[in-house]
Amino acid sequence: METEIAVRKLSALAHEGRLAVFRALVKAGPGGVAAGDIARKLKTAANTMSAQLLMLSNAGLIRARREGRSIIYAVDFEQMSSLLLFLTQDCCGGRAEICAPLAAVATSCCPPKRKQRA
Amino acid sequence: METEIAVRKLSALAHEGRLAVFRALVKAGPGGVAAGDIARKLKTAANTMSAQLLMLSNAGLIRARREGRSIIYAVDFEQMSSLLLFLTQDCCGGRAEICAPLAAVATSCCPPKRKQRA
DNA sequence: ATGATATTTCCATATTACATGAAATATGGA
DNA sequence: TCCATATTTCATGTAATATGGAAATATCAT
Repeated sequence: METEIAVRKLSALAHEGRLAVFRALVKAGPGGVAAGDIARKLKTAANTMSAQLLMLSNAGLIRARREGRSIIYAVDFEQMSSLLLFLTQDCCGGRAEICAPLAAVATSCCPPKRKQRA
Repeated sequence: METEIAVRKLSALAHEGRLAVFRALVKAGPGGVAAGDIARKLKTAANTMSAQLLMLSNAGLIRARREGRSIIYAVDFEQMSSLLLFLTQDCCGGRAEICAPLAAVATSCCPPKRKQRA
């Protein structure tokens, strides 16, 4: 991951409301949640929620799909994992074996395309 | 970790310069690096670097200690781990066993107080 | 087509963050 | 004490971002 992209992801998360949205989506898992449902759950105005979802989406942290009149948002777990990897990369002066496993575990979380574990 | 504190950490990281500083310190490990050395390495003015280190420090991501005329900064790996844990908490709708191990691995990285692994 | 639901876009304003030059503080050596 | 090194603090102009009301767009049902 490039630094600029990581900064965009971190900026998207560096906001009380958006962080709450992201965490709610992390909890929800790959199935995702409709924009309106998140807005109601977090007691946020629809337009505000839309802006927050847009920013998370532009950062690549979440993805949107239409389903009827609703738009369902779900975390892009691969992107999330690569961000965590980026933050922990080369941890402790090259002794990657100490910290790198973090990345592997992250990657194994809710894989969107490859084989599931449980 | 509380949301407000996580936002402060993420805000501190959501900046090209500060993210570079943080990653350099992650690479350096618990030993840390002097403020001036980081500034030279990243070709940043001393006062700018000072502001960046202050913000990372206020967020709790790094710690400072004086050593002669230099001030050495090092990542607070426990704080870093708890941030990663916060982001991945309750991942995938309660099926924590899928994602929670991430936290355990993160915690095992460069423990500042408990027993070292390698 | 009309109305209801779901979400987004537009816009104005208020707030906050950023970079930089210059000065201040702290430490150690002669 | 005087000077050099190391880092921080201060002040300021500029730029980025947040918020919320109102309007626009898209979908579905009647």
